[in-house]
Amino acid sequence: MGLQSTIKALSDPIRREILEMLKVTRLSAGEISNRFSVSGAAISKHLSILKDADLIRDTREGKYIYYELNASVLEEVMLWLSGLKGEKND
Amino acid sequence: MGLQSTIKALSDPIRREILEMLKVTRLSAGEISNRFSVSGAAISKHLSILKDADLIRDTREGKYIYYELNASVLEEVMLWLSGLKGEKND
DNA sequence: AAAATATTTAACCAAAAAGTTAAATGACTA
DNA sequence: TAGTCATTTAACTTTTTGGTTAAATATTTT
Repeated sequence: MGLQSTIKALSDPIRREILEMLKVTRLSAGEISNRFSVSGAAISKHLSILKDADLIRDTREGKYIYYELNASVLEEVMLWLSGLKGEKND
Repeated sequence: MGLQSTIKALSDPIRREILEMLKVTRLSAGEISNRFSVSGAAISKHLSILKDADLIRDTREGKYIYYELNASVLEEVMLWLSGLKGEKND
């Protein structure tokens, strides 16, 4: 975890799009997968990268696994960026 | 350019460290290179990635090429992150 | 219990990224 | 102008990343 894994996770456009989808509502792996032209296995790997970075959380509900956004870890990124911009973070 | 190349550029720890160095003061390629254990050629490539992303600017001064931070492009990243966090960006 | 559905994991492949050394370029210096 | 210093570019290698298909796992349905 930490800044490195967060930024790394954010550096792929598919993963960013997944996060944007999850900003609106929680979705199952299949629902997420449907919206992309890559295989379900590929999406599953993206999800596990996002999960390792703690950017998303999952909960199994029967046959489905639902994913939801955890935006809290973005705070660290924002702080780092602000620091670089020379802003006062009070 | 754009969000993708900015975040990609930020996703490498050496490049982030270079940006932090340049936050303090402008430095020549050699001065930057000195502080890392990789070759000068490798650092030169990192610099060109940062430059392509417009995160840094360079000016030749005689024998040296000086690099300086251009933090303005970070704004776009901040906005994207804020959006994801569901903040009102006024 | 067997079949079907949702999702992940394994094994593998191709393309991209990051490193190396050596050669090229640009500008100063003796 | 020949030599040296600073830096980049070229050619190449290794590692990482993102994709694929097939097999495994978990759960529900029939």
